[in-house]
Amino acid sequence: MPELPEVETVVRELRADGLIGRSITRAQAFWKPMIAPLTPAAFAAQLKGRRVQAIQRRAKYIVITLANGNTLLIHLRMTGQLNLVRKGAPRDPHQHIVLCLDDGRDLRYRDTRKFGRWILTRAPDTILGRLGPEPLSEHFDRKVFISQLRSRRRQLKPLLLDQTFLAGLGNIYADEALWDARLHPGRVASTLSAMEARRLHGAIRRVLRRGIQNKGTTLGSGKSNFKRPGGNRGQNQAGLKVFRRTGVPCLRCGKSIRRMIISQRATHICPNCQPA
DNA sequence: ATCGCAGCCTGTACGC
DNA sequence: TGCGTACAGGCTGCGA
Repeated sequence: MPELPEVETVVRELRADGLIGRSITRAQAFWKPMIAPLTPAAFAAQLKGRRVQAIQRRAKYIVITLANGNTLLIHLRMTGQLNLVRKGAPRDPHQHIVLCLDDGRDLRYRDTRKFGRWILTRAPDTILGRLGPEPLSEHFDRKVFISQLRSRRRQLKPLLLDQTFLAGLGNIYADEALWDARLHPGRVASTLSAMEARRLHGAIRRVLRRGIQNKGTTLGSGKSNFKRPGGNRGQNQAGLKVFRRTGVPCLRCGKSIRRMIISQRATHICPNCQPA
């Protein structure tokens, strides 16, 4: 569920809500695999008394720098959410981690499917360094991207979802970017013309920027869907052009949007705008 | 290098 | 209403 725009939205809201500078007065973890290899006792001991120095995003990780030199990497995977609530609020059964803050609030981690991970480490680059470039960074060079793209013999869809190739795209924004660039997701990257690769570079940045502007995508109304820390929904679903719009006329040409499976993932295209 | 599959979990949507 | 099945926005580890 959360991709780059959703994670960026969470990070911005946590900052805006004054999480930086707060100290953790108590930490509890109720689902062990989520914090492994730490035990809940070690997790609690390491976090207690620590002050939050910075909150950033790298790829789909929330990166929380603590004042003692430790870094907390939080990955939301499919259904993870961070909830900022008052300390006394009853604990939702899906809230598996609770950080009590020194201002009377709790930062809680809610995750129905329990796929998310919290990693406490002194060497975050061991993990973050393996990730591909940030598509919205000023260092995301168009020429470099074009040549890397055209050097690969994979289909575009799985390549764009590969976090070591490019950081932050997930199933929604990959489909949206490919529609925007008018490229079929099954195209082999090395067959792209320079012009097509250039279109994709622009499209990726465009759909991600729009996603952030709209504060993320919240599909449907289930409690597992993306929520901002304050509990609000994202608004980007209204701006989606193909994702889960099977059978709806293409906004560019009017042809019916089709759903297919590419590398085991639901994939949505306009068969007219995105020829094989 | 690349592909396909199972596994990690729970909730929801849909057909009968 | 109840039951069974398929599917879900991510990622990892394995064998081929």
